[in-house]
Amino acid sequence: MTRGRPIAFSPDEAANAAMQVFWARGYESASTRDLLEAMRLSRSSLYQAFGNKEQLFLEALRRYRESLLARLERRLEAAPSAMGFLEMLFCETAQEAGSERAALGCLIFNSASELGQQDGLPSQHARQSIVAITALFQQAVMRGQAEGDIAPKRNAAALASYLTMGMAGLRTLLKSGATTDQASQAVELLLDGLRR
Amino acid sequence: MTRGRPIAFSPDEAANAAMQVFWARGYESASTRDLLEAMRLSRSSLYQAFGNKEQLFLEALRRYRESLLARLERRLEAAPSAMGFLEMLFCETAQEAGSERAALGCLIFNSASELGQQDGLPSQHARQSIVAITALFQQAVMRGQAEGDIAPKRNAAALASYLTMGMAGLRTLLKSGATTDQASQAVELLLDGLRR
DNA sequence: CCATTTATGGAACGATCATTCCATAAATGG
DNA sequence: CCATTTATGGAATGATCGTTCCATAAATGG
Repeated sequence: MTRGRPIAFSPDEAANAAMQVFWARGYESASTRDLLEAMRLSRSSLYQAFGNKEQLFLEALRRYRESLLARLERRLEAAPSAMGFLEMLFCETAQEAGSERAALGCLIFNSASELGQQDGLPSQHARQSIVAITALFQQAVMRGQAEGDIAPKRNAAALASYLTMGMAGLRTLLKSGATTDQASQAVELLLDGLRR
Repeated sequence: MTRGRPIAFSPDEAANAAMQVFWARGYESASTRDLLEAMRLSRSSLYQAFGNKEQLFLEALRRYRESLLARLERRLEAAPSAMGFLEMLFCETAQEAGSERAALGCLIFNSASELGQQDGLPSQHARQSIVAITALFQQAVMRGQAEGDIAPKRNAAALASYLTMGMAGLRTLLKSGATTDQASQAVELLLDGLRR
């Protein structure tokens, strides 16, 4: 059925390489040269396989979001308690302070900050990804409330927004060079807000 | 003493116009065309008066920072209580949800997010501006502790980082289209963290 | 092996980027 | 009014942007 020369690269690996570039440089600042070099393919192949820069970004963001959410859902499910999951997540992130990983931040929050309330699909998808993160936090909060670790009187949606705000702020702190102490102390206070 | 033709524009107004452009579009995405149009002067005059784009940005960021800090210090000083000042600040910001003002965000947090841990002066100055904001928060926290409104046992520096994290996160929430309810609920929980 | 189909490398395009330069306009002090 | 100084408008520069196009290489099914 398939005719002609088959592609010589892995679309999967190429998309992941593109994701790394957008993650490190941002949507607009990532040039096609950067992308081609990281993806190790020619201009023709990029446009043939991924359409254009915008579509490539959407694919990269989609992969990042789905990979992140899948990992978080898996960890939440496997965690002895939802509160423990949240503690682990935020404390581990705070521990990244000073590292290259911390300087990268999170592709979703990075993109939301860069693209703001623009009209195009990249901005819309970034914002929708934040909604998805908040939904996952709300799941965790509700389970934590059922388990008795999280204040049951509080509105779960409000606590979820609070956590998204906290993670977004934590990412900004880390990007702007906060120390491990600063980040982990801030996270400790944030997590205290769940208990009472 | 001064000889020759005097400049036909107000350097002060021109710098403020440039600040608006960097605020709305970001450092890299703000083109010299955007800047010239907003500042209403010719290329020659821009380079003559401000050096280049980087120096113009540094001047814009400096103005934004000093104006913001001066306003906040004034409001803190005038406030009946430091806790009241913080409540007012965060609640007012949350109320911006959905507005054009919310979509702009804060030039300092925007720049810190865009420029991350880069080597150049723009990045360094953005990060230093966040340090200055945290210092102001710490002042407010210490006064709030003295006034009995803020948990006296807590480390003031830790609470200050917590507030900077909160404001950074709140700005991200607002940029990504959070509703007034989401933002103000998250802020309420954040402020509760100061009391206990 | 051949005709067909598809991928590939690289040149080329037009647009825009930040910056420089120069001829000219305009205001000055004397 | 003149010589001098500075600001101004706009053209020019070289680089880079995202994208398109085309000739060629490579693999296919028959």
